[in-house]
Amino acid sequence: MDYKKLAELLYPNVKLTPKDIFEKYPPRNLKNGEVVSRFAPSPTGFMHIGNFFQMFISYSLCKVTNGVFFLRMEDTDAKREVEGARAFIYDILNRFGIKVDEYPTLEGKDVGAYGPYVQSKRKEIYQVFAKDLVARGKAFPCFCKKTEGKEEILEERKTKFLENDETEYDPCRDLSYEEVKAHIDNGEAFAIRLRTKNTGKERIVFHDLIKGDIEAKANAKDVILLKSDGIPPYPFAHAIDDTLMGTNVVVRGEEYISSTPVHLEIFDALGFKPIAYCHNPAVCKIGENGNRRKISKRYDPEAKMLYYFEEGYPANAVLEYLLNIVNSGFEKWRAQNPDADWQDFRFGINDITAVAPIFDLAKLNDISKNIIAKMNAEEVYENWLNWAKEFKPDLAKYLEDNRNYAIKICGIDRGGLKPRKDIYKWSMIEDYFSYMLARPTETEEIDNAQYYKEFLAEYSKNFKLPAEKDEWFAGVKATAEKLGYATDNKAYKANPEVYKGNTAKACEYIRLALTGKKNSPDIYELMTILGEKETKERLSK
RNA sequence: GGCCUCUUGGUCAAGCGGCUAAGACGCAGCCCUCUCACGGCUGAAUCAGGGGUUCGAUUCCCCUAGAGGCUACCA
Repeated sequence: MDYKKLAELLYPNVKLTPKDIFEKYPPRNLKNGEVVSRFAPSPTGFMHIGNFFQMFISYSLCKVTNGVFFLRMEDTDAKREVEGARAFIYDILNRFGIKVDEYPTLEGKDVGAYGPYVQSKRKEIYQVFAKDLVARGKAFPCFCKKTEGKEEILEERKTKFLENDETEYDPCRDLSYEEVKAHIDNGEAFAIRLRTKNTGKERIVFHDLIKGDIEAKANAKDVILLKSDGIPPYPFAHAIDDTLMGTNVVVRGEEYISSTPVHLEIFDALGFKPIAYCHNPAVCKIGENGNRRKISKRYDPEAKMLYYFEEGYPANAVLEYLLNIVNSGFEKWRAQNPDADWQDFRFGINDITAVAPIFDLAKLNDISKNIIAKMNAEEVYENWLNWAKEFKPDLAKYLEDNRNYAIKICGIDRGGLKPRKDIYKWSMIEDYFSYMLARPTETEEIDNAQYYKEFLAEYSKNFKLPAEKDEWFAGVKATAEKLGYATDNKAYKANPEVYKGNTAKACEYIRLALTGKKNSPDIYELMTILGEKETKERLSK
């Protein structure tokens, strides 16, 4: 069989050779240990935390080694592309402050010397390599009817693998030149398949940066290299793009481990050097049946990256939470470097967890609380306002119209050595401090309505807001004592029936009148913010 | 069915042949205190099971079980 002649028959218009292509993609000039990695999303929907997690590991690896992090749009499956998905990818990256060194712009330009960074624009490149493979007898044209849809495949799986057939040679692998020519003359489209050199008995070992050496059955299938539309499916595109673009660490989800032997055989057929792999685990949740399952957009709102912005989590909180999953050493580092930027945290590739982590919202909240607790009132206000502008315009208007007052609210119990740590997302502030934004409309249960009224009547009479907290508290005590409340707690505990209550009870009544709630920050601080007039009106209403 | 990966408290995990098996979140209790929060202290809670190897296994090997993934002209 004259493979060269076959290759010419298939691709008469492809004149370039792999050598020509490689001249356009010179090796990167890297210093020792610099990682070149990429984020290679498909524009098929809204960004999932699994993609983001993978991207983040990749990014972090590049970052800590001062390497290159680039973005490649994997749009080889036009059928699955979703409108607006490309812009969304950039939007999320921006929101998190993730900087990409090389990327395709939305307008179709390339930033970086190793483009195009969009796979659908690389058709010619793939064909050059496909033609070369055919010319060397390592690939062949296939005229089989293509399989459509997932349902058929799932159906097929029920019976297909029962026999444990070791090989899957394609019927077209041995077509003669004349037969191929007949198909071509007939105007039939063809796919290109790899002519596997294996028989299904071979074993291979490859190294994974997270999992270590993995031994597996070598590929023995004539896999598709180019679909009949001339576009490659993932494996072939991966081999060519990552080689040309100089990727030296591929970070991808662990679902790719199983297909790595295929990729390795493609690299081998192409004559490429393999690239180091880093297969990261999927982010999981505990399902209804108590089992670990991949976090999913359908059931878990937190699977969508936009969720965190809708809820108003600081981007850093999400990033730090993820970092904490990637490597728990982060937590220790954070404790030692409370004010450092998370980007200064250094970790090795070997430190990445091999276990699929279960997403823990409580932990995220905790991290977020700590981050927000470090902010001053203005920062909290700005963040809250920015969140509101995007997700709650009415509130945003209020915040802008009442800027100084809102900043005071944001400053409640803030800035001291022991700041409050109860706000973990911007969306919760409005409800949390609802009584500061408007008079409370509901009051929690009052245990003794008569005492409550009596106390407030007395306390609000001639109410003046003292300049000092101590003075204020003394005033509360004085009123309480006058009405028969215990101001000495030990005395109260010894004989509770003698008193109407204690100072705490008196404060509870004030708090209830002021906020409608039994729990709130320091009463005096609230009064100071509300002002004497408003405070008095609430007390005597 | 086959192949691959994973398995330390509820969650994230440290551990790399000898420890009372760290720490964080969460939970419970106590202290502080005008309540909540913060902070401090205390506590409950983990090596999936079974075989080996070894003087000694959470750690090394094998088996079993469970969970997850792949088995497309999807990525």
